[in-house]
Amino acid sequence: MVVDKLSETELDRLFQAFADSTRRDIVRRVTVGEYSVSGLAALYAMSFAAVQKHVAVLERASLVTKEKRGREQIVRGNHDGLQKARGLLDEYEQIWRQRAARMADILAEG
Amino acid sequence: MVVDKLSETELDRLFQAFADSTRRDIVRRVTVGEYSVSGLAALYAMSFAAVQKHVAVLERASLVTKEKRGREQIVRGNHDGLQKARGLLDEYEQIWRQRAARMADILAEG
DNA sequence: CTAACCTACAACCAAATGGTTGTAGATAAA
DNA sequence: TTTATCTACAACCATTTGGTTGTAGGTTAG
Repeated sequence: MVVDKLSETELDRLFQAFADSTRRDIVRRVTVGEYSVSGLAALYAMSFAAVQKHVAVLERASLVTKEKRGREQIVRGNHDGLQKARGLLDEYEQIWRQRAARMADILAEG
Repeated sequence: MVVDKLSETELDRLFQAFADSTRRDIVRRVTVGEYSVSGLAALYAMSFAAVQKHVAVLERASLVTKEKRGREQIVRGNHDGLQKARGLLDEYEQIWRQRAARMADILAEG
């Protein structure tokens, strides 16, 4: 299974998107249910425009998608971004496991 | 197995730390080998102080530790931070799986 | 001892971030 | 048609971020 290499700026955007608790909450919500942008905005103690910006950040990071429905814009979770982020952290975990294996080898030899 | 709940600001710091390619590179390097701060600084086209700041960001996020050895400060990878970040993304993955399961149920009923 | 090296930290700067208000265009409801 | 709602986007502001240079203190090497 080949996973396409992610550009560094793509990873920057992904983790940057996760680095805010409001955005993490939005991701959780829109994965479970359907929300318009104003539906989301009603949940937080900040302006509509602020929430709109958060959604834009998430969209650029492939963590959500928007779909126009009437006068509303429906925000939905996008598995792509999450998978990519998990992919990177899995690579790092692999490096740790290899390191652990090497240390075990050294102990076995010694 | 109980995993202690992470504070939101702790998560902010973690993902913020990952949101920079130089810092991601540092994490990889110090997981595999041993580097002093100046040893790391030699690798990048930026000043010593800039790298020092990156290391500080990683340290605050529990992604690396520093240990004084003589006049050097040895930077090592810290599995803690990585595990916590992976823990969060795993939670999000769970939410996706539950969603998929619900959708399958709905299809089965209908 | 002196010189070189490694680190820490302050001060500064430009750009990005996270928030605000205000304006304007579509769409839906009365 | 008029009015209300939803969205987009610009302009602005304060704070943070990612970089710089410079200074100072501790440790090693000659």
